Formats: sequence, structure tokens, C-alpha cells
Amino acid sequence: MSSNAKAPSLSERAKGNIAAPTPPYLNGLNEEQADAVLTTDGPVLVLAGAGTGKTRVLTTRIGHILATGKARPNEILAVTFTNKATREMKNRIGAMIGGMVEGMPWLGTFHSIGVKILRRHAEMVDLKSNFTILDGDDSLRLMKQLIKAENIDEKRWPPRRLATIIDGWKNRGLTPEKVPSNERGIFADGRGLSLYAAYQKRLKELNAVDFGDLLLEMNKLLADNPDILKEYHRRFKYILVDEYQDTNVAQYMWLRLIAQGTGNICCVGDDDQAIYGWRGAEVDNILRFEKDFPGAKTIRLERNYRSTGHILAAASGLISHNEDRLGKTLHTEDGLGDQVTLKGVWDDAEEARSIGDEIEALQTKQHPLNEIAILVRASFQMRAFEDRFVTLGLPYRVIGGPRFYERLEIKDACAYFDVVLNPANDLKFERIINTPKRGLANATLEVLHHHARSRGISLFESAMEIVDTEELRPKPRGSLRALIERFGHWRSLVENTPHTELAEQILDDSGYTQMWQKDKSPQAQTRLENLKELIRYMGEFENLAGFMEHVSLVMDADANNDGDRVNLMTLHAAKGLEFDTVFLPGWEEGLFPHQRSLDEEGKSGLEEERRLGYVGITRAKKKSHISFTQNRRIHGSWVTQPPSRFIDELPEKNIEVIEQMGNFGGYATSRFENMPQNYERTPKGNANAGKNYNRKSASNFTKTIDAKVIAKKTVTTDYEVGERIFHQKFGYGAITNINGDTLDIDFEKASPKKVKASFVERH
DNA sequence: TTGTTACTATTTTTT
DNA sequence: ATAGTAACAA
Repeated sequence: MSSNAKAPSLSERAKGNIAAPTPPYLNGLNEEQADAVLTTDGPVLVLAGAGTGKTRVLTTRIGHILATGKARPNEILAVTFTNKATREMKNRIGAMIGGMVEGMPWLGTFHSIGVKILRRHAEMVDLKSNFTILDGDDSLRLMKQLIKAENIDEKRWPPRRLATIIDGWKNRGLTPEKVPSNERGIFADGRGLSLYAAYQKRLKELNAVDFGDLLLEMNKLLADNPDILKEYHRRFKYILVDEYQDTNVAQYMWLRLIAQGTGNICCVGDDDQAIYGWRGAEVDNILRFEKDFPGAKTIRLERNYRSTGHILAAASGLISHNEDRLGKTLHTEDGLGDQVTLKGVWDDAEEARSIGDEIEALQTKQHPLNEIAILVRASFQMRAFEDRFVTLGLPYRVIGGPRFYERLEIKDACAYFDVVLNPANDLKFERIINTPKRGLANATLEVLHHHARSRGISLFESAMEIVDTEELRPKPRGSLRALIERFGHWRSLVENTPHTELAEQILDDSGYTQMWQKDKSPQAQTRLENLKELIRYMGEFENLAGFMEHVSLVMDADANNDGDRVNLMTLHAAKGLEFDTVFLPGWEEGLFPHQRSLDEEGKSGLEEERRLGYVGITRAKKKSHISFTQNRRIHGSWVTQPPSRFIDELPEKNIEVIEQMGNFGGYATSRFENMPQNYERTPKGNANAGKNYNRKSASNFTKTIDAKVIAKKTVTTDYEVGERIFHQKFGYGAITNINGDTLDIDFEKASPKKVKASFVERH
């Protein structure tokens, strides 16, 4: 520019060198991305389509703020939606900045950040700072108790439903007083609201919060205490929000409160990927952004770096059928690549077989399995694939399946730890008071409850009192006393015993470990291993309390998942991930779009389903395979359903239809194995037909859901038909049939039964 | 009090 | 088909 006119001075020339070089972290960003990174101040909304480098922008932005010294790591609030996303961010920032990540204490999910803040000011919202966090299970149990106490028929008014209703209210930021009058009549003839109030009261008594409260109480805290709010305004110089389209009203209110400080808030999201409406997410938040944050700058990222042309076009074509969207036009500079394939098959087994074959073919072509994903609408669809992969010996992992900490044994163990740390935790105490069996069942519990309620004390305290009275019969009384004493003992060890050691001792002492050791069921072994894993994982934390904090919110240790494996997950779990090859099975009316979303949400439900399809297709970098079945088993009976309406919404030129022999895909090849099933579809014949079929195709592997166990010890039974065996309970008998580890046995002194192989001995 | 059996309702997605 | 619950027997 002007410096060309006259010769620059030495200092100017040298200065040029300072100003000019772009920081290395900006390299490779396109114009919009760079804009999103560099516009640090004021409200910014980044509309980032699928595969446009959203996470990269977010992390680079943080890196930029840190590198330029605009804020220190602990002055940045970065909120994500899932733990997975948090981890990913930490890793990426770590790679960019190097190590500093631990210094970013305010990078986390809404919930984990909520806990952190609430612990500091617990007393302001009527809690003690060691409050416990209830998971869905706990809160459901609590609601059940309340419903029972009100003498409401559990059958007619299932606790589940109440849980959903209350959760919905909480998601919308509604405390009991704020629930609009037209919704008060809901549940059990208008008692829903009072149950909600009772539930909240009970939570306070228990010094506990549920997930929803983490947001709700948070808002109460900040709204009612301007000085505290100011403190956080000062603290957070920059706010970043990931997956903004998934925020619900409560989260939105919270963000708005906090952002009133500096106003430096940057939200990244994609309205076309809003798939959590059922959970209270409000796409509206993204639409309202410019209104609520005046002077907001909106930046659109529309260049897709992930998928090839056909895939992107197919996805765009599909999503264009939605009416409620901000509208983005994604483009790619990659080639067209391959078309999206479309295939119809006979039933779900055939679908699994077909996809399994295809994956095997890919495998021989050196396609890494890690780069292959199967994305299903509902988790029950996974079973067919798991079955098939086990037979093929194809390694796979389930992402987002039952989480580690949701397993029975883990929850039981944690309940023990919880009660040791906090005897007033009634729900946990109740959970384990009779696990393992100690003769302390309903009757005893009833007495305890009664006493606790009348005296206004916790179950544990009332147990201590009752043990010294005549109220219980000697047997349970002794048993209860022993339990209490043991808890006292453990509690005395908390201070000076290494926590992993203590944990082990608790599990052994209580007889919990023994309970599983005695258990002969095939899962018992895995359970024990999980417990070991739990203790091992615990070692990574400083103390028991620190560990427990993580368990409730953050923990998902997936063991045994390394190596090259096919990924199996729901469409919801797939958001944010990408794979070379993606299979999208089950595109049928009723399943996808899901019937329920149509029934309950009408058009907006349908649009959300369509976005789910969009998310699915755009996960693929190179290949997308859509398939649908003609027949599917739902609620145990066979249903024939038409292909998904979404299929015909796909642009024809981007789709390659896979034709097969016969007039319906896959029929010719699958007929042989499926015929019997079809012929014997009478109500009672059905069960047997299914079994026969299974035996034929699946020879000697079990059909248990816990396929991971099987994968390890492939064949568990080496019994033979006709062999004579002994069973602890039923005595001697002969094997008439074998199905995996389930044996059909004709007992000499009892009626024929199906028995797990682990329960019998050779004779 | 525990264990068994019979029955019923339930099947989306999750922090 | 399955899980979870309620009713019943030992």
C-alpha cells in the first residue's frame, strides 16, 4: 500500500515483520473460520453446517484468546453439551497450547460447571455444599415413593411419566411456583404439580439435586444474588458455547445471565442438527440470538471439508424439505465421489447379514474398521448387528451404550461409598440395605421409613435408634446393627486409609464381592471385573469424595474398546463424529421417522427426525449406505412397513439403487432361512420357529445381549445333546437340546426346563 | 422373608 | 420378546 510509495524506514520494515506473520494456529483456516476466530469481542453466532470445521474454530478461538493474552485460562467459560465433546476440546486445545488444559477449570458441560458453582454457594439455595447428585434411577425411585405415599395408582400414573413431566418443567426453567396454570391439571387429576413441589421439598431434605436442578438452582442462585452474579461476570471474560442448537430454556437463561457481564459470548451451532427437542432443547434459542444479544455478529460456515459431493448433495436435498430453518448452502471443493447407495432387504437379520458381508469385503480391501460406522435410530436395532458380528467374528464397539456407571454392580458399589461418605443419603442406603440379602426387606424398611418420617431424621439415623429398641424382631435387628456398625467402621477409616484400599475393603466386608462370586450366572464374572475396573479407575482420583463427584456426572470409562473395530451407535450418539463409510439401516416408516415423534410432536417431530437423517448422512466422508427392511419384529410380532418417506425425498441423481435378484431386495438369498419363520407365525408357534431359526444360523454361540462377554470366551458350552448332567435344584437329567449356553434338559424328577449351562455339572 | 411363577406393560433419543 | 412387578408358596 502506501509504504510502496516511499522507502520504508528501518524501524518500519522491522515492525512490518512483527505485525504481518499470521500466528501458526490460523494457518489453513478459511476466511469465515478466521473471522469467527478473530472476532473475539461482542456477541458472535457461528452457524456451522455439518463438517465445516466447527470444533476447530472453537478450539482455535480459545487458543487465540489465550495466545494474545486477552484472558487467562481460568477466565474463559467454555460450555459443551456432552462429556465427549469436553474431552475432545481438552485434547485439541492441549495439542495446540501444550499442557495448559488443566488450567482451564471452566471448560465442561453445563451440568459439571453447574455443580462447580453450586457447591461454592450451596447455602444460598438451601443446600449443603456436599449435596449429592441423583441420577435418573434415584430420582425415579424417589418419585415412586411420593406417588405411593399419595395413594395414586402406579399403574394408571406411572412414575416414569411424572419424571418426564417434571424434567420437562425443569428444562424450561420452571420451578413449581412458575408452572403455568394450564399445565397444572396434568398427571393424576391435577396432582402433578403438588407432586413436583413435594419432590423438590424431599430433595432439599435429602440434600440432593437431580440433573435438572443443576440448571434450575443455578439460575435461582444467579438471579437472586446479584453480588454473586457480578463475581462471575468479573471472572468470565469470554464465553463460548458449543452445539448451541441443543440448549434448552434453562440453559439459555443461565447463559444470558452470565453473558450480561462482558457480552463476549460466542455460540456455535447448526439449526439443521438440532436433534434434542424431545429433551427440551429449543431451536428457537438460535433464532433469537440476534434479538437477545444486540449487535451480534453472525458468521456462516458453509464450506464442508468432510464429505464428497454426492453425499453432501443427498443430505442437503433431504434437509431442504424442512421448513423451519435458517438456511445454509453447504458446498465442497472435493469431487463428487460415490453416490449414496440405497438397498431394500427382507428383514433385519438379512440387513445385518448384508451389511456384515459388505464390511467384510471392505476389510479385505484394507479399509480400517475404525472408519466404519453403523448408525441406527433406536438401540434395539443394534442387536441384529451384534448377533451377526459375533458370528462373523467381526470386532465392533458400541458407542453410547449402557454406560459403565449405569451398570447394576457399579451403582451398588457406589451406593456403599456414598453412604459411607454421607449417611443421610437415604436413597443409596435403601438401595444397598438388603444387597446382598441380609434379611432386611420390605417389612424392616417400612418400620425404618415410618420412624424416620415421624422423627424427621434420615433412614440411617433412624436405623441407629431403632436398633436399640424392641421394635424389630431379633433377627433383623441384629442384622441391621451389624450393618450400621460396619458403616461406622468404614467411616472411621476414610481419613487414614488409601481410598482404593478402603473401597476394596468395603466391598469385601459387606459381602458384596462374595455375592457375585457365589453367583454362577455368566455375567457374574464380568461384574467382578467391572468392580475391579472401578477400583482401578478410582486410583486416578485423590480421594473417595473426588471420585464420587465424577461418577455421577462424568464417568464413562470404556474398557476393551481399543483396536480396530466397527462402530455401532445411535444417530444421536453420532453427532460430531465422522467416518469414511457409514451405514444407515432401518429407514422405514414408523422406525425412522419414529412413530412416536410423529404422534406426539406432529410436524416439528417429523422435522427433527429429518434432521436426524441429515446428521446421519453427513457423518460419512466417502460412502453412505442407506437400507430399509420390509419386515421387522416389533413388540415380538412381525410388522411389514413401507420404506421411509425420507427415501423419496433424496435427490435421485445422488442415489444409486442396489438392485437384487428377485423383486424385493434380498428375498432370493434370504428366503431359505426365513421361510420357516413366516410359515409358523401362529401366536404360539412363533417362539419355537424363532428358536429353530436361531440355532440353524447361529450354531454354537450364545444369543445373550452381553455380547462382549461372549466375544472373549467365544464358546462357553461344550456339552452335547444326550449327556447326563446334575443340577443343584432339579437333580439329574439329560440334555435334549443346546442353544448357546442355554440347555434344554429333561429332568428325572422335575419337568423339562431350559437352564443356563453354568448351573449344571457333568455326571 | 425369600424365591418362584404369572402377568403386564413396554420398547427413542440422554446430561 | 423381555423386563419389571405383583401375587403366591415355602
